Amino acid sequence: MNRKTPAKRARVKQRRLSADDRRSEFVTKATELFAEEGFGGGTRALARKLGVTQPLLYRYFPSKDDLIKEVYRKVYLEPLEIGWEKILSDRSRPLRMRLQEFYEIYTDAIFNRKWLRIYLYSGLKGLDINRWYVGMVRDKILTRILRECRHDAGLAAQGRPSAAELELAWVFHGGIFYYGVRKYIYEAPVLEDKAQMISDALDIFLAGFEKMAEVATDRRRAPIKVVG
Amino acid sequence: MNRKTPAKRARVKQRRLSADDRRSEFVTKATELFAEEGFGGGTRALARKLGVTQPLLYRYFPSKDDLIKEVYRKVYLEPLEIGWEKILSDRSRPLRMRLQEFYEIYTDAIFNRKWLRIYLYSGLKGLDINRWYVGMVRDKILTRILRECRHDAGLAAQGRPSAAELELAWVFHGGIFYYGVRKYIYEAPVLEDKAQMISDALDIFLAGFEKMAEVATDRRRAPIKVVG
DNA sequence: GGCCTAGTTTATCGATCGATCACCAGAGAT
DNA sequence: ATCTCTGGTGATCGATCGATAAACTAGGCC
Repeated sequence: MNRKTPAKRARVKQRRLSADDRRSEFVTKATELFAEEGFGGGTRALARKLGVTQPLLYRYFPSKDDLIKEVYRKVYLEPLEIGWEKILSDRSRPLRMRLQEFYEIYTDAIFNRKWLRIYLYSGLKGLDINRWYVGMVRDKILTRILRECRHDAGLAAQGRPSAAELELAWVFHGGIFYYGVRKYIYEAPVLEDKAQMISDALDIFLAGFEKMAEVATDRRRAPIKVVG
Repeated sequence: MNRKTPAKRARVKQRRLSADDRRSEFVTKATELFAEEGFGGGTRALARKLGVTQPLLYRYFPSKDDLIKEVYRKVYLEPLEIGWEKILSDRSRPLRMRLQEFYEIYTDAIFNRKWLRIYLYSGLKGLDINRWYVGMVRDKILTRILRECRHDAGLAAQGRPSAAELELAWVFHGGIFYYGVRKYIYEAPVLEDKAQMISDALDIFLAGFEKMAEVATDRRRAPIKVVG
């Protein structure tokens, strides 16, 4: 048994790709695999998705961990190409409209099964890249939103938002983010009209912020704390 | 080499526990292990945490999956013993106070590393118990909150909340939930005063809801949609 | 004391994991 | 047609996984 050459199981015909193509194909399919299975997904399952054998992976990546890092880079950096700051800071348009547009675009980029699952898996691993992303959201998005809100409400500008204000923005942002989690991770029924969800959430947030701004103004720059 | 009996590595002295104690010890330590490592955590690592050998696990659980199910049951059901409905529905107290108290108690129960991590891991696995929990939050918490808010705002009661209203409550709830994720999963700096965070989030939510209620009342029971 | 039961360990199996090696084969250059 | 470079395969290693069977032992009972 087990003769030398003949009767090798019907090989589908070896198709060759350029090194670059093969490499990026590995990353793409690895993203899909790890999104579903977590980073415990096997290298053999990955190779099967490409229609190649498992050792081929190690022609392109020194180890599985290096492949994973590449997946991180692609997933985290890919949706960041858009000019967010410009949308949020363009004061020639009403704040309400800017926020609506920003969150529609932002959620278009990250609300999909692949992105959200990779993001949560990497968050659970507690990696630096996740901390970096959270810091990016805080500095590039929430801080900017708060600055625009304060300007819109006639409040004085401030270097950095207070911790309480920032927390407020986080709760708002997290609420929208959680919509994606419910839809694509939990696969729970959600309000299908995403733009409507964003619009409603903005109504709540802006109405609440304005009210707090009034109180703060009345009190001549008292802290925004509103005790219940 | 490898003689028969002698020189067996210093056994710490076999300590025997009752079946019940050992079993619950397995579940407790498994919860800790799986919270950190995910459900891919090994049975040998688990045994090491108990100071026993790995096959002992199979005296108490037919398979690792059965142990995992037990962990689910414990984690999901344990924090549900409290009388939530009563707190939310006791109309002799101001709504604001009820909501504040409820969310303080609720987050006391689930805002810890163990619970949140197990919850997210199980959510990523897409298990039925996760769907059940999400449905429970919707029916037992959010629906009730909305009912009380409508009553408080002088709006007519309705059998079930509209999809848009429910979404609103979800965004609010998810925002608070995400505070726990940021703190205990991402380990990001957050506003340390949790009660303050809840209070601020409630200010925003209630102010927004009231404003929408006014609009809805003005329009004589028009849909709550408020277009921006 | 001796015994018996039940909690625990030792040894081990088969599957699967990431990783390495030698070798094969397709396509452009000569 | 042959050479050569390189994308790709087959075989396999050691570690680790969940799980099983048999042997051992602690501790209550007579």
